[in-house]
Amino acid sequence: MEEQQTPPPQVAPPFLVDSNDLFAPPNPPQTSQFIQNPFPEMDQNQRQVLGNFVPKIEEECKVDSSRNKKGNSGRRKTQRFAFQTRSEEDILDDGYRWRKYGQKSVKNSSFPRSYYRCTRHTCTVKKQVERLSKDSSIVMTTYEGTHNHPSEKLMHSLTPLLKQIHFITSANNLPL
DNA sequence: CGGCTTTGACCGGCGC
DNA sequence: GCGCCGGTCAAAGCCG
Repeated sequence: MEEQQTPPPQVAPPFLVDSNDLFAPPNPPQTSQFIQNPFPEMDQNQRQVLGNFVPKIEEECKVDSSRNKKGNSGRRKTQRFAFQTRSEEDILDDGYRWRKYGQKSVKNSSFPRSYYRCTRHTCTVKKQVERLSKDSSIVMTTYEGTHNHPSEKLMHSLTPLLKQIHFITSANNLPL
């Protein structure tokens, strides 16, 4: 049972967002406005997949005491933001690999909520996926925490480019 | 066989 | 204190 504190930010993950920058003040709470797309790179690549992007904040930072089984010093603040997408698929391909660790039916919702964790052992990011009962075509995704590693998919797609850059730079350094 | 999902049990917070 | 509820665990099963 590894007890990990929130790691300090090392590599800026592509999806790192500050909820305070993203969303308008919650006034009224349920209709706070979305300011910025948390997935800018999705605009080009995945807009067709996602359909209409319907982002909406649910809450900002939250004191997380969920995994505080013993003692009372395990409280930590986590970044948390939610957005909605109009999609047939429950699981959005955001470039990271997720492992499902639970599913619960929640009150006032006719669809179950799924719980996912990032598969990287060093990464503690979690997300919840839930389909809205009032509009089943909309999927609410809630991210908690920030990735401390780049997206595998992004790195995979960048590998040829990086190789090419490496080749060019090494060629430029060749003595004449 | 490793990685992932499923699913019931379990746990802690919170309101009454 | 008790019960409800949301979040997590972990064993079993599935699948490529």
